[in-house]
Amino acid sequence: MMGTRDRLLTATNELFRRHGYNGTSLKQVTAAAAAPTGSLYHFFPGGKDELTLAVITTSGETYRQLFELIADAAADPANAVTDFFEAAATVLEETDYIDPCPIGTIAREVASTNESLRQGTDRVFTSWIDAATSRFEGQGIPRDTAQQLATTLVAALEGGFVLARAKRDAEPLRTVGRSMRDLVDQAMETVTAK
Amino acid sequence: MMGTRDRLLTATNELFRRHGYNGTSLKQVTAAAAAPTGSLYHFFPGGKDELTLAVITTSGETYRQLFELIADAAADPANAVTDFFEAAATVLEETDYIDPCPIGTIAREVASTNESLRQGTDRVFTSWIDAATSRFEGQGIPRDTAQQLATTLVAALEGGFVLARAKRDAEPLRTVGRSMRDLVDQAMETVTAK
DNA sequence: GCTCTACTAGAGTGATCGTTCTAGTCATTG
DNA sequence: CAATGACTAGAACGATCACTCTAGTAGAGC
Repeated sequence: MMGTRDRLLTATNELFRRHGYNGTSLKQVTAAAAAPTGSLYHFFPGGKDELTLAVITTSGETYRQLFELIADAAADPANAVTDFFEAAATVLEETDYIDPCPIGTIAREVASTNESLRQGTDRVFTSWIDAATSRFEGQGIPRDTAQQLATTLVAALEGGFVLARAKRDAEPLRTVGRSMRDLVDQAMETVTAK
Repeated sequence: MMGTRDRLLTATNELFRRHGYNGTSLKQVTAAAAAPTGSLYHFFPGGKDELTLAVITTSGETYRQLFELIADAAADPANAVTDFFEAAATVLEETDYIDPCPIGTIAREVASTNESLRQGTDRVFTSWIDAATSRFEGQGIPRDTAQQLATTLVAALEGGFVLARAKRDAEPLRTVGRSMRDLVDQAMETVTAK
């Protein structure tokens, strides 16, 4: 069985994906994790803020690793992109349209009210954009173009989650993925043309 | 002076843009609108849900009109897109990075917990996508391509809000706007080539 | 000038929020 | 075996939540 700290983390992650940051109470968290309140404040003395920051950081890192994994497995950058959006769409369908990513929701909820959490979400997005930028640069795409592409990719992914969840249909995510492939193809053309 | 109903609507809209749906209390709303609780329930007997749905619907319509306005004023579809993202970026900077759009946040907060609000957000996104699709079709872009482009545009916009607010910097929004212009140019090329 | 409806006004409801606190269990270490 | 630190356990706190309720004001229509 998972340790109490990990149970708290995964329970919070899932609750955030369903109800967001403000919509999730610590009572729900302790109930879902089968942990007493005392344990929560033992592992996260800073309370909800510290717990949330831990969820943002760890799940941000998990997604970055997942991205690298998919990128490694793909035949080329364009396929990596489609694969990633396809994977996200499948997760969405298989989980009754729970948000695949808690971070985007939290980011918008706390950006104006909680500076440390805002910075936490920013660090995660930046790490994703940096990871994707490196990949594209490795394919010969110039730094500027690679960065623009990576930023757009992350934005389109987060935006795709919004649309797909509102629609209760993963189609927008796949549609957006197709556009992202077009964008990557376009960028790769200028490289191979050299 | 604005009527009480309108004051409630605009106050709620702004509070949602700062703190989201679950982060906004009705006490904050009545205080900001300088309206008593009784008036809130007089105009919105359904309480917070009905008020929220009204905010979603009215501000969704406002944004659709704004899009049409900018599209009308622009020289061509590509410029319309850049203008729209530029306008969003400017609003963000001038409002201390308050969310330009309350709907995306609400959509993710309530998608799994409030069916009528989820449908409300879906209707708004669909109306935006339909409006953009019509524009692109009017330029000779085939329906399928136009729909894909419009969906990607809305997703990229919402995702751009997430990144820009997390970063407290409008740059990601402008960067994403540039990619969207590339995408529109790409689609227009196949049209004029005919 | 009376009546009726629209609206204002805010105190009060029970429920739930994040957090604190005290008490206790249990394995490890001297 | 005594003692220490890590962790469990949940009752209790004041604050705040969405919402209800009663009372009162004001303007329109007759």
